[in-house]
Amino acid sequence: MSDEQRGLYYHNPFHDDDHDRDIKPSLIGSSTYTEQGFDPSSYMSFTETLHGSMDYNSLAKAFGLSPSSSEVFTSTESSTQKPMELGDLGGGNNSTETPATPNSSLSFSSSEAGGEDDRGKTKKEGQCKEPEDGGECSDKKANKAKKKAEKRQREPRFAFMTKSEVDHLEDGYRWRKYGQKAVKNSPYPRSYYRCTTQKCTVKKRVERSFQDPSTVITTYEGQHNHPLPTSLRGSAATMFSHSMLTPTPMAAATTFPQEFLLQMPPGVSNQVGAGSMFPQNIAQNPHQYQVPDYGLLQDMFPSMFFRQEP
DNA sequence: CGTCTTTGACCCGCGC
DNA sequence: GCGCGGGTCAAAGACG
Repeated sequence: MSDEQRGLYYHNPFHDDDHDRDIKPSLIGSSTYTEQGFDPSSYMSFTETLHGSMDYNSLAKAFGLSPSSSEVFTSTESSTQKPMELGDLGGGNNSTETPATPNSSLSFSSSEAGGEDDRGKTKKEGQCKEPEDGGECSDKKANKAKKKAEKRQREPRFAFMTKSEVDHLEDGYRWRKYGQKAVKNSPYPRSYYRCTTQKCTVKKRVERSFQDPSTVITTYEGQHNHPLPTSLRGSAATMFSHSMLTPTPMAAATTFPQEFLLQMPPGVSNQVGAGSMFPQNIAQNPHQYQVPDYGLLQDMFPSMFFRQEP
């Protein structure tokens, strides 16, 4: 890891020094976008990208969703669909496990129009710890039906796998851990983080693949509605921007794709939520992507992309 | 003192 | 209806 990169990590207010070692946040095998070739000039600056109008194609391109990168993937899931189990991403399922190639470090896998936010909200209201005034949470029931109707409105979700010894990877934002749960069939717990910025409802879950303990599975949910924290901009954002402009695809991929992901603009999210764009393209035209390791994708995509209900 | 993590309890959805 | 698992809350403690 370069000094520059290390410097970035050291900006993380949460990390202790131990956590700064051995992060390898590179995209797994990502390289070029064979259809058009890698085009650094097509990359927006990091910040622009994060808040801007980049479409999904650009996103895919920027991430080197390339034929040669079968380990880099994304997916859509319908809003009514059951959330994808992270285990499917490589934790508990051989057929979908991302092969951790020696150089591979990261892949991303899922987006979902989801509503666990609503659920949390619902929960808070539903908890009604003190039914004082005999109100017995009077609005509780009334809200229930309403919530039920809203329930399926989920935040877009994006998961990816990172080869790292660090569970909580620095991505430029400030996160507060609000929970940790043991994961069934896994010795590693899952941690829940929320963006600490006010009014930002972005959450992320971090867990380690028990099949490949060196792989961290991070799931982002929602979109940041604010810029990068100032104190971190000069590091994460700038660096990412730099690397994204590098003519070397792999160099571009060696920084923080997750940062990139978690900032997917609303348009992208909508598209993803609608089950359009990239995944469909692949579904309809797999060969267009000239995936050499298509067998792997076949293993992955069906579970990652196409588990949508009609 | 403010911020963050830890952790047990709780709620909810889902499958049986 | 019950139990299980996932997700969240919130009090308590740690830390700088």
